[in-house]
Amino acid sequence: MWMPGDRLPSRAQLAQECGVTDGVVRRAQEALIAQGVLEGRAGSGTYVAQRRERVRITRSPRRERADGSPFAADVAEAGMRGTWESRTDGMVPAPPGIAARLGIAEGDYCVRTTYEFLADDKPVQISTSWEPYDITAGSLVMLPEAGPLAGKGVVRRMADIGITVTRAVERPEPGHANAEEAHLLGIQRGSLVTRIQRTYYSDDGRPVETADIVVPAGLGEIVYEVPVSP
Amino acid sequence: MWMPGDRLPSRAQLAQECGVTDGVVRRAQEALIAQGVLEGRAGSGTYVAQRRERVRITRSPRRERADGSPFAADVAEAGMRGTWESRTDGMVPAPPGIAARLGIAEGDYCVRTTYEFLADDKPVQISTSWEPYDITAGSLVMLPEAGPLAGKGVVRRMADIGITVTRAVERPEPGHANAEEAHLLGIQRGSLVTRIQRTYYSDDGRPVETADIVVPAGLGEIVYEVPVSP
DNA sequence: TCGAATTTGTGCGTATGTATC
DNA sequence: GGATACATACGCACAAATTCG
Repeated sequence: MWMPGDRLPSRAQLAQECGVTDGVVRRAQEALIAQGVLEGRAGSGTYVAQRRERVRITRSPRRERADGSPFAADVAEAGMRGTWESRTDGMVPAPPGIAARLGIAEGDYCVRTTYEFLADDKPVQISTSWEPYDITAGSLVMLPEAGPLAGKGVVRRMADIGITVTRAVERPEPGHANAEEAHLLGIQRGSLVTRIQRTYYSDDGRPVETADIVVPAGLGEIVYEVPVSP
Repeated sequence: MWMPGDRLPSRAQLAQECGVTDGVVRRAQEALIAQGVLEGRAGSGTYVAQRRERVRITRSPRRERADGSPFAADVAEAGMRGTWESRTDGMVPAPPGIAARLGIAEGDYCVRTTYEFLADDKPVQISTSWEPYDITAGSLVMLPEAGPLAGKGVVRRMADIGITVTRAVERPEPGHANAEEAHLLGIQRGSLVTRIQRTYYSDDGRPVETADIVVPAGLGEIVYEVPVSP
């Protein structure tokens, strides 16, 4: 009957047709919006949500070893084109939580980079990455998204300055999208998201990068592949 | 002022004190309940939630290789005592989603086991495990929680019948606790949870077990350790 | 360009159901 | 069984955003 992209009749109209108040219609729509079936646009109307294919985001030893960007590989497997926009701030004092994760003192300088990852030009995930300033200071890879190794990923960049990254630790947490995240990701405020705290460690056990990653449940499917050694 | 376990004044009382209606108090309490700060008990009152330590649930090649129960190891690291209750149904027809994950036909028989995992006798996670009936039929390890290898984990049990498990694939998804999950886990309905679809594969690529695991955000901290091979 | 009409979003208040003591 | 307290559903008013003449 209604197709993706169609606009539904207004709440007042639906309420009159069904013989209920507009409050009932609103709550019914809210439930469907939370499930991702409908999409509300303030001042405009309520629409049938576009069906978007979820991008499978894979974490495995194999994927980490790959040479290019892990995200680009994920999107390519879905037959789409992966791109991203980024902004780097060179010397930002570490907030408490980040400092603890990086094993540095609060206020120590970091290189902070914010990302917005796109699949076929539509946002799929956002992230904020932090690296201790003193690790990359003065090297060609200090700015993650500039220079010859731009977009090659943390592992490859660190290797270039003689640091061997041996493991990543990821901590996924469920949550709801706040207003800013909803705006950046083009989703509804309050939608289900997974927030991942990821930290890369070098072979001597030192944290060399940590990131906060936000993946909306409706846009990404997170897959961890854990090998079982005999 | 108020300590964990204390009962707050009733909504009507708080409403009168603050000069608002009880609806306002209710919504304020709902927000705090969602954050796990308060706990509402129908017919009884609203209480300050007990502070519960989160159990770190680790997934890594090292942990999978361990001989005992992975859960027991997780809980032991937190200095607590890990136990579990289980119930096994011997011949259950596979529902569509499970059949797809196990690579069998819909309706093929499975061994289904439901678990409730406890740390110091308090629930931490629940799960439902499915194994194709024909894999373990007639062997000593057909019932996961009976016999000599009870509680030793899927990898060890499969090894006993000559099946080498080489990898686990986990897919964590954010969600809200339904009424049944909330009851089993002793949490509030609608609380944030992570639902994990886990599947174990043998060396020939065949799925040998799949499980739906529910971890409340307030009770468990899920950690994936991904090695980065050079 | 601006303002009025329309539509969704947010907050509040009330009534009823249900569990507990 | 009655009183009390939380849970759920409903209705209403206003604010914010959008649209369009």
